[in-house]
Amino acid sequence: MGYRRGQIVDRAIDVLDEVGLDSLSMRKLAADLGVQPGALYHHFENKAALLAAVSDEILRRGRRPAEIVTWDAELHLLCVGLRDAMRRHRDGAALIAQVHRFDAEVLEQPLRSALERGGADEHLARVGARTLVRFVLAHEGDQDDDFSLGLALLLDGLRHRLGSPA
Amino acid sequence: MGYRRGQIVDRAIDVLDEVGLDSLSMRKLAADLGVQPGALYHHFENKAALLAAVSDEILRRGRRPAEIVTWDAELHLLCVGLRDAMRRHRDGAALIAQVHRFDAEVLEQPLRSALERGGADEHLARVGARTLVRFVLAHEGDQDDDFSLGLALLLDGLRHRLGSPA
DNA sequence: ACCTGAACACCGTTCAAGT
DNA sequence: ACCTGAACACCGTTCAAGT
Repeated sequence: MGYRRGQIVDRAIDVLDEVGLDSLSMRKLAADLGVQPGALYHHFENKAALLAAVSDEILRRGRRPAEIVTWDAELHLLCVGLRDAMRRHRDGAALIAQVHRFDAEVLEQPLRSALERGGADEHLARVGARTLVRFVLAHEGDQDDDFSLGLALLLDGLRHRLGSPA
Repeated sequence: MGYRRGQIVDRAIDVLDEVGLDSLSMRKLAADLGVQPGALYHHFENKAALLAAVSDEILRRGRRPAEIVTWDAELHLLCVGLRDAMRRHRDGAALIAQVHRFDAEVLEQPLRSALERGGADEHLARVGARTLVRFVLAHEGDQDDDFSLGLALLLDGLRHRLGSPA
């Protein structure tokens, strides 16, 4: 069980881009693959698992090498990187938000590290990371300058707490 | 057309609390009302319109009289009020977020007024209001102290921009 | 390991027709 | 004004059986 998984995920991403998240059904995907709906359940336990794999792949494709910068510049890079990754596909933000609705650990962890490097205690690092991730997920549709200002607002708040120069 | 609308919305809220947003279907609601599914379409154009009416009613029930306070205290009150309203019902935040996904004007307007009273220009008021609303919607499940810290972060950022005492 | 065929238990929505 | 009855075009999921 497994070598077709990758192909199915790739195709699911294509279908997503064509029809959007609401119309990405197991049946439509199966038809697109030239296969019966039930066949997909040989590779994924259910639709949620399939969507989780799609989300992973979208994030993996968007991953870029770490750079050596200050903690707040790193936060900025991580947020912009996440925004870019999800904007590469139709309904990308909605999909990623849905998949990570009850556990965004994977998304938050890199941000938390950067915050701790900046001197944040455990609580501030956790809340700061979560707030930033949700900010990015929620502002998919915004103009770039709206996004920038909102992000700057949050980073100002964090710098203020961490006693950095404004 | 109309006098039953209110009763249908009230019942929909009860069903929401019982079964959650994912299981709140037109068919289940109709069954609960002792009516055929098609009958609901005499009162609402579609499911989205029904959910919008449910969201409105939840927000209406949560509305509290305005108090005379500083602009940042008002922002705090508005955010906490929104949080409380949506937490009174199962999946309240998910419902309100879904309904206002492409137009959160109603939710943002009071916050924008408060920000403008605090001296924000049009851009900052718009982005600040939007960021705060989405923050509240995204943090339904959080502990109160996580919510408080995240909100404080944002308010710090806004005070910083508006030159208030930290 | 992978897929078919066929079913089960659901959806949202429409619409002629009834009261 | 409000509702029924019945249909249409979909869903996700399961599972014996085939290769």
